[in-house]
Amino acid sequence: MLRSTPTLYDVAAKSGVSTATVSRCLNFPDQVAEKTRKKVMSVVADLGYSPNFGARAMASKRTNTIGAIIPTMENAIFARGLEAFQQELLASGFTLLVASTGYESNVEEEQIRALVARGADALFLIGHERAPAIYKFLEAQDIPFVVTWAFDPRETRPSIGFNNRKCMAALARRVMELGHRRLALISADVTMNDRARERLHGIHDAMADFGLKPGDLPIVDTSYSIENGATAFRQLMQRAPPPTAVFCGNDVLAVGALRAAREMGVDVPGAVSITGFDDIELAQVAYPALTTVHVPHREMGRMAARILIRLLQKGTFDQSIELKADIRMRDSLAAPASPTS
Amino acid sequence: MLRSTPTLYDVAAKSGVSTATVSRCLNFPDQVAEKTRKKVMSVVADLGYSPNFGARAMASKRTNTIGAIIPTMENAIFARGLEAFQQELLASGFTLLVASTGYESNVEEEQIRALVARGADALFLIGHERAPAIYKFLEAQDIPFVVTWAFDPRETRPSIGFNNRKCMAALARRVMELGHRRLALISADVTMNDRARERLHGIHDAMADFGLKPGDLPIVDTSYSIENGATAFRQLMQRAPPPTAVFCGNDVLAVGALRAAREMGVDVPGAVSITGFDDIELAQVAYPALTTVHVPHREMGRMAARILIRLLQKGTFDQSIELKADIRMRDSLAAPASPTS
DNA sequence: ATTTTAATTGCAAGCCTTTACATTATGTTT
DNA sequence: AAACATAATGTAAAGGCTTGCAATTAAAAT
Repeated sequence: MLRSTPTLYDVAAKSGVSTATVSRCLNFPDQVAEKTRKKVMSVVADLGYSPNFGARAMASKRTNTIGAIIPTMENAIFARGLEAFQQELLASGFTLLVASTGYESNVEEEQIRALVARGADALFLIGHERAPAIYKFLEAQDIPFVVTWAFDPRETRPSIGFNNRKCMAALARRVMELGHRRLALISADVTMNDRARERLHGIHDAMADFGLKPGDLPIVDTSYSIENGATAFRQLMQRAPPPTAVFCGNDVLAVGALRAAREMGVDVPGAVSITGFDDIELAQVAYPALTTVHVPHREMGRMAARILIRLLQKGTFDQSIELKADIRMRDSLAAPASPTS
Repeated sequence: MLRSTPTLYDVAAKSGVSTATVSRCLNFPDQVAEKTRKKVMSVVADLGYSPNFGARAMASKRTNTIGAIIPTMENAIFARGLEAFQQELLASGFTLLVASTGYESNVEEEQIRALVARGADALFLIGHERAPAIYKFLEAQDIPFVVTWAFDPRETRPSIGFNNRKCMAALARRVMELGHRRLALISADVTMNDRARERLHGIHDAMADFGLKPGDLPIVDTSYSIENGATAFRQLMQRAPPPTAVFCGNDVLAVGALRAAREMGVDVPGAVSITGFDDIELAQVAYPALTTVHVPHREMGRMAARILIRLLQKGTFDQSIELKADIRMRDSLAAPASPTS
């Protein structure tokens, strides 16, 4: 015979105080005399009381829940960023709601609405680019958010991230300084993906410095997976002449490219150099170890949490923060066998 | 001048119907005449209305939110299981709350209580072992849950997973069939971690078949990280004589062991074989590719979602489900150079 | 001992939806 | 055209907690 779950009234009755006092014991323990508090808390434990979330949310107008919408947890870079984010939230008493989009912008829109409807007090988003209607919706609902994974000086909304364009440009310059001129890129579709697009622009920027034109960069568009990275690499290597350096939009693609190279008997970095982006564990463990751009996922997650908490508590944020994402030189990048132009 | 976010009353007033009708438009559209529905929906869009979650939760007594408590998202195996879980939830209109524990059982307890307090209708848990008080709490709160990552015929609670003991025993038998007798294990602390403990028991089971005693298996306890795997491996290889096969509690440790072996100039699998558990991407990408046990994370996540949804909707579950976790033979395991006893 | 100040506690309104039940409109059958 | 069945809509209560304000009690000051 299961009697219904205990309420604040049950606790109040059993401990001989008012519901207000019980509520304060739970939310502002130092406003209650120690003796009272102890009594109440023991009753709470005794009854196995847990506050009713709906009632609490309704009365206090917040849920202490923050939503994160990411492309996928299958890519460790997001999973790890999220882990850091949630740990920081935990420390401040917030809980994390998670949704993933599979890199689909319409799914992202659904998920944003879903998390808001689910009571998210604030939102963690990845990248700036999304339909204006979504930003309007967030404003109408008065939901603070922070954009991560991208720092773009042209954007004004609260964000924390690194400059995708600048970082990729820096990497591309290193590649060209080593003598590479026949370049290629394996990238995700850049439509509705500002990170991928900025990375592409970064390569173009660097190419311009070396007298190359955007058209000199063959590109294979594909979605992020090891398998697709391998396929795309094979495709690129069939060109005549083949590229001497292949940029990859992220480490997952790059690891696929590495695998394909091994399978094809193409020496890396002897015959072709390969670079990634993210610096997940895969990059260090891959053979040869992958030259890539290290994304400061942990700090990004942590600071994103702080920004949101501040936004919720004070209603202000100082300014968008740019983090450094530095290049990790490893074994998959070296000078081409015989410099070509 | 920000007027407060619109409520059901605003929508009702503006569309000239009662709140009940608006509510039905949102929740049971086919109970409302098409004309009315269209009118109401346009007002909803117009006002940017989104139902207040707390009020909804309170009135309907559910949140359509399911909580998952995992050790860490930094290990891809959990992140991926979670991704599958959340996708399945999404398809049924549920949202995912996530908390991680860092493998700390007291943190896990906190997180379980926190997610329940945050309105989780049901819970996704990993492993059976936790303080009895927690199970009592869940019962008192009438929160259904499913235990994943472990199938143990002795346990009666709803669960979906694989038999950690049996799987590890199978792997250990393969290792011994190849001739290995000097074994060692790098494992997480088995206290409050039934998966790790069962895996250890599995090795013991297999050893018994080959006339070895538990004492014949040196163990290094360490927490899961590549770095720790490397350190533990170095420690084990200092024994005289060194082991010819090193089991690792998961792939992350195993990859660390592989790295240490390479750094020490120890040939794998020539001088020593190394095995993992989980079969995350790391295992395939590592060099040499890692022999490991493939954990059916995707199916586990998906089915866990189905079990919970059914538990919520019908209040019943058929029976715990055992999934297969098969061995993936790759390059890090081979017969020892000269069979030893 | 009396007054003043501060710390505790209690009262009760209000938060916004859902939903059982009642009512009205619409359609069908005879 | 009346009687009945069904669909659509409205009414209003309930749900459990927080919090501004008021009342009470304890501590400090005189």
